[in-house]
Amino acid sequence: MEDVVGTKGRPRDPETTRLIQKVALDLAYSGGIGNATVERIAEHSGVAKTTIYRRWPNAASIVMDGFLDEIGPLIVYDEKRSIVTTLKSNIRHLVNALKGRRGDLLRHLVGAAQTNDELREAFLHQLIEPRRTLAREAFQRAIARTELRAEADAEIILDLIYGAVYYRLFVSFAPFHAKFVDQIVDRAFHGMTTDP
Amino acid sequence: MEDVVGTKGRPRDPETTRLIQKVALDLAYSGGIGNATVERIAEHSGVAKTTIYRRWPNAASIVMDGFLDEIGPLIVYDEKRSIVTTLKSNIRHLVNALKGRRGDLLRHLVGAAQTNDELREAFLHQLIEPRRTLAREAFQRAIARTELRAEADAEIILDLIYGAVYYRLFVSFAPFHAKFVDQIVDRAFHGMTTDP
Amino acid sequence: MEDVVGTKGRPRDPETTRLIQKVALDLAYSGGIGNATVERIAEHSGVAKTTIYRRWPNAASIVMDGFLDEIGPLIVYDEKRSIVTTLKSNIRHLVNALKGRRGDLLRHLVGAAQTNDELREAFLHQLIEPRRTLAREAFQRAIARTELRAEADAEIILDLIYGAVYYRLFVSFAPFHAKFVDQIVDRAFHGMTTDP
Amino acid sequence: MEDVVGTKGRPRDPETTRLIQKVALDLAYSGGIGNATVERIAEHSGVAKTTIYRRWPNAASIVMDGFLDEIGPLIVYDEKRSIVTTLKSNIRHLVNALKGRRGDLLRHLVGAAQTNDELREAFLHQLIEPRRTLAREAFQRAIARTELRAEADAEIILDLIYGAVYYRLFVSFAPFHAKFVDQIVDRAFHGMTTDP
DNA sequence: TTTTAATCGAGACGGTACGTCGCGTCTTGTT
DNA sequence: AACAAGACGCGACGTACCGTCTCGATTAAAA
Repeated sequence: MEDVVGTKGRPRDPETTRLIQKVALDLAYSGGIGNATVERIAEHSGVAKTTIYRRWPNAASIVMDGFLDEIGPLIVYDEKRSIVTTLKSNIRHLVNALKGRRGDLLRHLVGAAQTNDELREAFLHQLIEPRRTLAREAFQRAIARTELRAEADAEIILDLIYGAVYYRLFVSFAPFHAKFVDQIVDRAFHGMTTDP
Repeated sequence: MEDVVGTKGRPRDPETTRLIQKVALDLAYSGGIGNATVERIAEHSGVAKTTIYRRWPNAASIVMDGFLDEIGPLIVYDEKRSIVTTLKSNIRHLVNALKGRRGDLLRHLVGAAQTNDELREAFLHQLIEPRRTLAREAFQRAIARTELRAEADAEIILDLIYGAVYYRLFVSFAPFHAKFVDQIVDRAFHGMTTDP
Repeated sequence: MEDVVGTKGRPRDPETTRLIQKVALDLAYSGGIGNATVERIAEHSGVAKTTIYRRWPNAASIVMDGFLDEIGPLIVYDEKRSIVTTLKSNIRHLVNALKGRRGDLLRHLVGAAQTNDELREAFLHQLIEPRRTLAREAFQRAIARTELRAEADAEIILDLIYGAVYYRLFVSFAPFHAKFVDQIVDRAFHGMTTDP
Repeated sequence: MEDVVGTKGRPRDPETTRLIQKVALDLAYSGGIGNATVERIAEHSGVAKTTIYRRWPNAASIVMDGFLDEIGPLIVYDEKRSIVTTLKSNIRHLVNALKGRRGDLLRHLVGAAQTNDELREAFLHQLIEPRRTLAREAFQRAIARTELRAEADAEIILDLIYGAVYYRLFVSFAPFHAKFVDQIVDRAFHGMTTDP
């Protein structure tokens, strides 16, 4: 969604790209996604609107890009001994990353994604699917090594687990308490692991 | 969020209230929530903008009210023999109600609710919480009659079930397949029922 | 423009009439004629809009009525020994009455009268013409007693004198200096009096 | 009050400026100054409201600018043999220019100027003062060449003459008859010229 | 004493216009 | 080409007043 252009003429300044993203993210953090308008980003960064539109189709996309860049490294995927432990660790990172202002911004972004296909694609393909794919593969390995019973349905279990997390964020607007992650993961896997 | 006013002066015309709501909903269904602007609702209904603003603070609230009025009766709560059957029936109604254009509109509304507290309250208190309360009470009765094991945690199980539904709607944008409801409910309750 | 109504039914409260006028005038003095809206007069007086519209056709008319009531007694017409002295005294009263905030309000009212026939009529028939008629009659008496030459044209002389006053007020926005009244009256009458 | 802007960025289209002015003037002539609203000017000209507000602060200012552009050339200043002849010719042009719809529009504009400082300044500095300055200078030359007596006070004489004209227009709402100009000028200058 | 008729307060209502914000596109001159 | 600057058409916002209307509650003279 960026600096891919022809070879002739003056090249786009990557510093400008970064600056736009930073300013957009700052504005969104400080006043909600509605505060990050192209108009304001231009003004606060000293960059012309045309320069912005050359890189992104709308303001929310800039914020989304900035947000994904920021949140990515925070949700470490790190495979543990068992699938349950792996998922618990993984979800815990997710839940921690979404505490406070970052969760609010994600809410705003997902909100905007409901009426904007570009945002939806970005959100889905850059945040949701990659992590789900990793988890799905871990499922297969767990079944292969008979840690999980063969009939364990990754899609259902992952829908339940991720669902519970995002449900609290977007739907019931409830905070995450300390035992939440353990409880949902345990419940979703109940009776599917071969160990006692 | 509406005709709740004092006894003095000329009373608000309830017919006008209904008309505004209907027009708003029609516009939202035909072109997304962005199509339901106060300007357009006024134009299409022959009602003055001031008359609209006297009842609702913004266009999305009108659509939300209309939507909640419409969807309410569709999600029948109807208690069956067992808690599992009750929930399956209940969730099936929900899932059916949210197929097609109604699901899209709910997505838009929940999207808007992420940046608008009034919408969020309406959505939460008029749609989410009443149903959750009914389910919570059914849980207690099921435990009382020893259909459910005493350690069954209603909050966790309901987060998982409702979460999975709304996750598909808002986050993974995946359709509901035929066995989905049975699968998620069974998985969430696994090992918690006393019958075989 | 007021309390003239049928005999049956509840009579209009003359106290209310006075209150409306007072509030309107106060608003106009404190924030210009644009501050005296029917809406605001109603709010500040605790009187209903219908009650106001039953008495006057618009806000400016209320202010005009209040203003004319107030300014009338200030512009004393008081016939002196000679026509020149009479006019000088008369104009001096006018000029004094129009100093400060009263002049500003008259400017606003005459401004509004340019686009509002009702105001124009009120202004003309209640303020301008009565005084002009008195002056015209004084002219005739002055000619009759050979104080003024027979060819003295009252219309021209009065247009010049009154014109100069209102010109400073509405057109050149210049203040009235001490000798102004004497100078314009003397100049307008030059060579028309029979003495010295 | 217009195209006075820096050199940077896309320049304002002067054609658009002229178009706006023309449409505003047409609207004002056909339905009074109240007919020339920014909304209507935008609609009738196909120009966006923002484009209009970028040039003028309100509708009346546009009409004023258009009016001054139009009336300027009509009030020819053309110095004759004597000061009296010069002024008569000058005032005759003014009176002729203000006959009919143009006089009505000026009335509306001056009316609006009573509550709007920007209009007042424009009217004063672009219409009133330049002509008054020319006349004042002609006075000085007439005194220098002993055509006028040295004690002739330009300010008083001009207040009387211009005053009489505008008084008929704004205050007494009386038409200009054929001999009016000669009469007021002769009367105002009476005894001040050195020739018989 | 009961009508009957108008007044009064409150506030709804359809309108018109306001001035502003943000959008995404465009046209300048400069780098 | 990219870039800063800013014009431009557009759509919508939420507000202010307008003058009219519909309520229920007074108030006074006529029946």
